Amino acid sequence: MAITLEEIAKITGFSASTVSRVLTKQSKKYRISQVTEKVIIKKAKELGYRPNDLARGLRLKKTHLIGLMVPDISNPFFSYLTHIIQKKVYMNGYSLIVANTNEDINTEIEQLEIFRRKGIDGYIIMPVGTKYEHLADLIEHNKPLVLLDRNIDELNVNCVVVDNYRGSYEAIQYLINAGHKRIAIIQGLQNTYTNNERVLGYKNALADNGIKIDEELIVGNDFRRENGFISTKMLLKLSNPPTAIFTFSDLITLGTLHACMEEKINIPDSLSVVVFDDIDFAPFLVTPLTAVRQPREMMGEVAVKLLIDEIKNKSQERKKKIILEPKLIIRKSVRDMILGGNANHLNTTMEYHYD
Amino acid sequence: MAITLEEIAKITGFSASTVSRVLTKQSKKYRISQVTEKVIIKKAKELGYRPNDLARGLRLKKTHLIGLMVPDISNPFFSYLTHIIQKKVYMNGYSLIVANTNEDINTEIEQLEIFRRKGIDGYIIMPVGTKYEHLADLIEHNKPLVLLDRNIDELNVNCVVVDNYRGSYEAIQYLINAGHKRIAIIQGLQNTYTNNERVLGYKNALADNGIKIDEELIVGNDFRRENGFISTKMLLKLSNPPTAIFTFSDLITLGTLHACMEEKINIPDSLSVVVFDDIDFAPFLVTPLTAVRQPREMMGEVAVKLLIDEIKNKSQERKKKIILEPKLIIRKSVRDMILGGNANHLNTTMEYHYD
DNA sequence: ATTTTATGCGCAATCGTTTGTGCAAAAATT
DNA sequence: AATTTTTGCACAAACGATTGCGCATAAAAT
Repeated sequence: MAITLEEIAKITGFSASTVSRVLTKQSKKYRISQVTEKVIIKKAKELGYRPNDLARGLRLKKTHLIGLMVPDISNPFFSYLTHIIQKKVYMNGYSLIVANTNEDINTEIEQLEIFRRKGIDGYIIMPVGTKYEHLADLIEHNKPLVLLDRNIDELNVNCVVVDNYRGSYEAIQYLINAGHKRIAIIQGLQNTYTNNERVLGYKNALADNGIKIDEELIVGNDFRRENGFISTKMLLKLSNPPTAIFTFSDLITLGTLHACMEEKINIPDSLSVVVFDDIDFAPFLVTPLTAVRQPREMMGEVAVKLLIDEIKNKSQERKKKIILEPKLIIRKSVRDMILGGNANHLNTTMEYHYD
Repeated sequence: MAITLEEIAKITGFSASTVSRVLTKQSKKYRISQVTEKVIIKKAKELGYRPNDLARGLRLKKTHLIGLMVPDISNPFFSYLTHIIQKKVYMNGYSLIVANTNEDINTEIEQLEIFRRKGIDGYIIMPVGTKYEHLADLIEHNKPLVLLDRNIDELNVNCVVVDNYRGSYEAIQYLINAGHKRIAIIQGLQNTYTNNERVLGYKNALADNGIKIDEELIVGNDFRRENGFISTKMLLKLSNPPTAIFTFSDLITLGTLHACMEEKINIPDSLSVVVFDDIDFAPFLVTPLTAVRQPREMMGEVAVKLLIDEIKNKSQERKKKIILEPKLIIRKSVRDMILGGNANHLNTTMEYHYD
């Protein structure tokens, strides 16, 4: 159907190899005369020649395809990352294949299998959990790979994450400084890297401040909206409910807000809220939310850079672990339990920021 | 590197063709004995054979790749569509390549060119504008294509859009019913299908109600946040400012809210706002926004279904144009200029909805 | 016992590129 | 005029899979 090298060869009277060399700009290297070059280029344009990347990929073992695996593209945080990655990848001459694992390890494995059949040049993966044989196999076969947002310690691999532990710790510290003692968290999917780090940050912050950990206040099981909704309702119904909630994703936050609205809970008067992941709309909400903001564009950009480097540099002595810092954005969703009123005058040890 | 048919053939003592036939489940058709079948399958599993889709695609002229072109993935509306499409495409055994055109026609053309080299089986495109030679060429070459969100009338092509004209018309009618006469719109990118339809709905609604069109109140030039911000500021500074603003995208809305906050404009007391595209956070904003909601999942699902049908059915006598209906979600961002107070008791001719 | 039919599988071409090697003819050198 | 060098290009193999055709051998039919 489409026009091939062979056809151009027939028409111009040269061989396919000559046509190929001309069109891949290797005329000098292979001593093709300028006249021939002109003729071939002209004809190729005229016929609208378009190289077949399948054939090329087969021969060259390069597809200029990058595979991205994200847990949930409908989550604004991930979709924003996807956006950045798409942009950067394209700027480097690659195209992006995206897969959604839906936070399911089997889907992740299956999708990776499909990716590998396609001869993808490099992978950016935000792994679901802690199972990693499929990833280890990828590494063994020397496929360029960078882990994003979530690391797997056992793997010697390039990765870029944010300091989830610190983000969580500081958020909790901020709440404690505001006089809160009963602080709940609504977790995301357990046994993911991010979740583990955030839980740890929470626990250590409490411990360091001499507050006993109440397992009743640790709820939730995935990063979705419904989880936020249900978990918040449960927390509110506790005999001794929390005075503050720390949510682990923007989608969870949505559910929490929804639940608070239904229960006619005023934030921060009746309940303080701090959220992980800053949302574009956060400043315009009934109560502007105090949030841990992750450096999203930086994450995406660095991940792509690392990957492209690895693709080009095949050597890659040692893998790099990039850890980026989050930022606590203080707005108006935390109540000062000591002085009363809003706690947005309080500071943290973290670089902070108002807007 | 990876294990091939040929290697399995060598090891088992059969030919590559036999191995191929077994592994593609054509043993009966080609009368391969069950013993042979067993042996080959066992060995293939053992060696972790993974077919090379490049070679297969080259031979079969099928890649199981779907190409998606979106104007701006960071826009929640589009990222949600992307999510749905990814899911559906995967359920049908395809993988998704996504390109971001950035609302730039040249990028669209360039990206399409790249897609075509990759032997993609079908395309879902949300075109930037009204230039369509590259799309016409795609159709001429019988490549399965569906246009999404934005149609191009000149093209005989499958498409799924929502009735933007009606969505806009009804939103404006609602504002008029609430007593508004100076109604501004903040447009998106001009000469896109959606924008044209929405502007037309606006103008006709005004005309049908005997309100003169004031060009001063038609502002804006793209779907982004900055546009919303700047355009709102401009509108507010008019000597005779509007009493209501209709924004054309969720990102524009963000900018409008931002501007209103800076200018200390209360919604709806000082300014009524209706927005196109419903936002997850809309109910929780300082003022819950009255919005035209588009049936996003339906759009994505129908688009994929149409495409897969076209891929399978190559015949395709006549193309289908699917028009979905939007819904006006009435919340609290419109003031009743006649009775005062909120206009959320008012009805429209459209199917309406509270939440 | 011969012919026919069925069974089981391999050969080789093909998809569209790229690239190492080699061979004429032209140009330069002696 | 004979030899060497340079110029310009073609041949063919390779990448990994699929598939029409055909060829043995075995089983069935006569």
